[in-house]
Amino acid sequence: MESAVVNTAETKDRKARRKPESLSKIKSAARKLFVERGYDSTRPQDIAREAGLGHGTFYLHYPDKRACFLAFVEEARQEMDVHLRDARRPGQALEQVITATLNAIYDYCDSHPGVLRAAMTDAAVIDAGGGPDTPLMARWGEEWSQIIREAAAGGTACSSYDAAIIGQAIAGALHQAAKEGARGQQCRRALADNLTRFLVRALRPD
Amino acid sequence: MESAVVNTAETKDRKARRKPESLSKIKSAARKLFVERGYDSTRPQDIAREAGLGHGTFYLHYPDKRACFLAFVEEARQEMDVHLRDARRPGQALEQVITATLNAIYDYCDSHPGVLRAAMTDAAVIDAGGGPDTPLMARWGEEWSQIIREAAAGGTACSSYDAAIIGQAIAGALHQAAKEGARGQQCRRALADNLTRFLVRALRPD
Amino acid sequence: MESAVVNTAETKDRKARRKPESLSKIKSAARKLFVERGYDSTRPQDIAREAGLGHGTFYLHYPDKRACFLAFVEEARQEMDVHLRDARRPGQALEQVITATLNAIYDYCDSHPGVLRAAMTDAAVIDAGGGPDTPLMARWGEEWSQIIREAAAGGTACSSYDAAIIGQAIAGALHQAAKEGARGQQCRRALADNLTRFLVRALRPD
Amino acid sequence: MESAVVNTAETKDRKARRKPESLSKIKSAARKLFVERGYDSTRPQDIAREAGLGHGTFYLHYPDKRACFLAFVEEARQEMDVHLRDARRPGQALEQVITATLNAIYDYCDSHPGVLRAAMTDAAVIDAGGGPDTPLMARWGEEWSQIIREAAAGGTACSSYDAAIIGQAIAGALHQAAKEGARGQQCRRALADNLTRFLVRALRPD
DNA sequence: TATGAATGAGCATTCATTCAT
DNA sequence: CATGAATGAATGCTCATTCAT
Repeated sequence: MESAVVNTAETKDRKARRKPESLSKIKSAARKLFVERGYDSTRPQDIAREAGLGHGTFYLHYPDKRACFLAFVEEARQEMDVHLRDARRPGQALEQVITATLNAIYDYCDSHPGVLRAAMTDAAVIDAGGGPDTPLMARWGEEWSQIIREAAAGGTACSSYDAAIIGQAIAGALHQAAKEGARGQQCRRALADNLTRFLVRALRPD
Repeated sequence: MESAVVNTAETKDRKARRKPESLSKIKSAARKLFVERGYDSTRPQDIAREAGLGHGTFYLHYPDKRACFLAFVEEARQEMDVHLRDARRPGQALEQVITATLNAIYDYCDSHPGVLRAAMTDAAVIDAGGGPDTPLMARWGEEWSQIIREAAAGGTACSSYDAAIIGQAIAGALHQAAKEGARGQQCRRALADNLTRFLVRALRPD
Repeated sequence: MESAVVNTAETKDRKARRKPESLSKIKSAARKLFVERGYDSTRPQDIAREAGLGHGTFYLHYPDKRACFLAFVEEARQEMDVHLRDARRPGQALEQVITATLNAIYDYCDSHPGVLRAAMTDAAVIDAGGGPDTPLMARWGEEWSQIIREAAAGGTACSSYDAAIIGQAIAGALHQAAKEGARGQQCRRALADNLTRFLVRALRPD
Repeated sequence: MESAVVNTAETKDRKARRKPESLSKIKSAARKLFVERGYDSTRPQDIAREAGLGHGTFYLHYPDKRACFLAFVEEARQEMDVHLRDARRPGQALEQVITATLNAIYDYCDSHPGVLRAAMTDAAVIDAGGGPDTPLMARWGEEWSQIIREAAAGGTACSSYDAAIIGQAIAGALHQAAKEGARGQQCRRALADNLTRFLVRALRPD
């Protein structure tokens, strides 16, 4: 009797969850392969196979390869967002915001190796005619713009900059330094330390 | 008999001239198409046709498409190099170096629209498994590193930075700011002005 | 408890009724879609969805897509048959039979737009290797053969024709004239009038 | 010496003909397969293989499968046209025109079995969204319209018909009679004889 | 009886590269 | 040195059908 109830419950659960189950398999398989091989070298078929599913199942969840990649990027962006929000405390001075942010970024990179690299694949690689959304870099540039605007308003950052420009510049600086720092096996501490000082000086109020 | 002689003479002449001739046709056709359509959408066949030559001729000059693109990138890099060298004067203070460099870059972009964008195509797009050479961005990062090292040695830049890191950061900052600046139709003057001040402050000796 | 009883009652009721219910839903959904989109562009899934049922339900009623289409065709044929029977009166002279038949056909086309067109889809489209039943056109050809035979026997039609051949010819003539008449926006009256005179003359006894 | 000359000649010839050579291989392979298997069951790959060529070669000659089929249809139409023109003599009376035409059609069907059947594949099978040209049947209907108009003008056919309608009807009649005649193994003579009489009577001037 | 997630064979098409001339 | 016809591996995607629930 009880088992019947349990069974029913299980059944309902399964019914409700079955789709999401295969979706999440596809999702993580896609993430794994996009990270390991990149967008171009990952076929929908590979993703499905990696997930232990048939080819067609992929198209049950995404209309095409591009949509799957975009979903992966969005997921990474949101994870990163949460990570950053957790790292920042309201009322922090600019220097602390910068330190906290850089540390959060490098933490994320350490714990999710390759994910950001993959997620930042140039839009040109993905699009086949369609218009893309704002790339990850540009979004982060805008977030920095916002930080600068607020700091400038609060008097903790130089207010004579065009925040839109400098925000993008900062995003670019962090990205490229990390990218080539990774190449040169520069240790993460040096990276965080140098960039923090660099930005703090550059943004310090007059 | 006579025809044989003529033929030989012609042949020699042609041999001496034709290869370079057709090479340069291929080169500029490739440049044009890579800039207009990007790497992926440009087929060797298109390049040859644009050059007014047969498809096979392409492979007389380049072992494959990738090599052709890399040659295009290298050419752009060298042009840019010359441009930068012309802009800088020995003995300039760091601020002047920065101003001169930024102006040179934006000049180049104005006079060669699209070339840098195309040349900086992500390595992931080009490689199909093989390892690439140092990307353009990394090289420019290194050049900035060198500038910083020299300025630090001369006492016109803060010497407590790791030049390797900061050099890359600067290259990244310029690139991303220009890329998104272009999106936002930001005028080039504001770009150059903001970035110059940003870098000057960040690098100013203690 | 009560609910159980109700449930059971409902279930029985449903059991008895549901199959026909869902079958007729499938039937009319199929008809709608075959008419609107044609055979190739209609998926069993679309039919089930249009019927407000699950995909699998389709296969509860038809072994495959082909069978479903064939059933649609058969239904149309029978409707048409009834329509024709209603139009004809025993003892009519050939001319009257022809007039009545043509009018009945055009009536049906007007009141069921697209149905005949869809139902007459070439056998080649439907079969994937298997052998089809007699196509609609051939059946109608045979019916005309019969009409001719009877008229010839009754002395109201020329008896020197091979009825099998001429029957098919008539069916073909009506079909093609209607098809292209539709293209040219020819009005139905002209069509009926011309074809009636044409057939009457052709079949008139010597 | 001589061989050299011959060689050169051959070489030129080959160069000039190589493309057309593979084109004609593709053409006849396509014709063979379209006739044997129909449009849907014939893959570009099969055509190329049948022609003894690589898959890609197909796309050197036709932009897609549809274009290849349309070319096949057009070729058949032109062959038939020539056949009909050869059969008709200027100044023939309507009855003779009809007899000659029917004989020409059945001749063609005998000597090119299956070709017309394949070529008349319904437009719905071929199109995938694009607009087709006038189908074969409609064209032949128009030709019959013309014949009728001329005969009516010359007083050898009833002039009270709408030639556009009756032309299509005749084309349909011939098609369907032949199609089902073929099924029933009706001998061609009976077909031609019955249809000729049928048409002659129907068209005879008042 | 009803469901709908899962399947995977099958298809049209592309394009970097080769090689006979 | 130059050609361009030929190649075929590779890809993204569809859809009729099955089957566990």
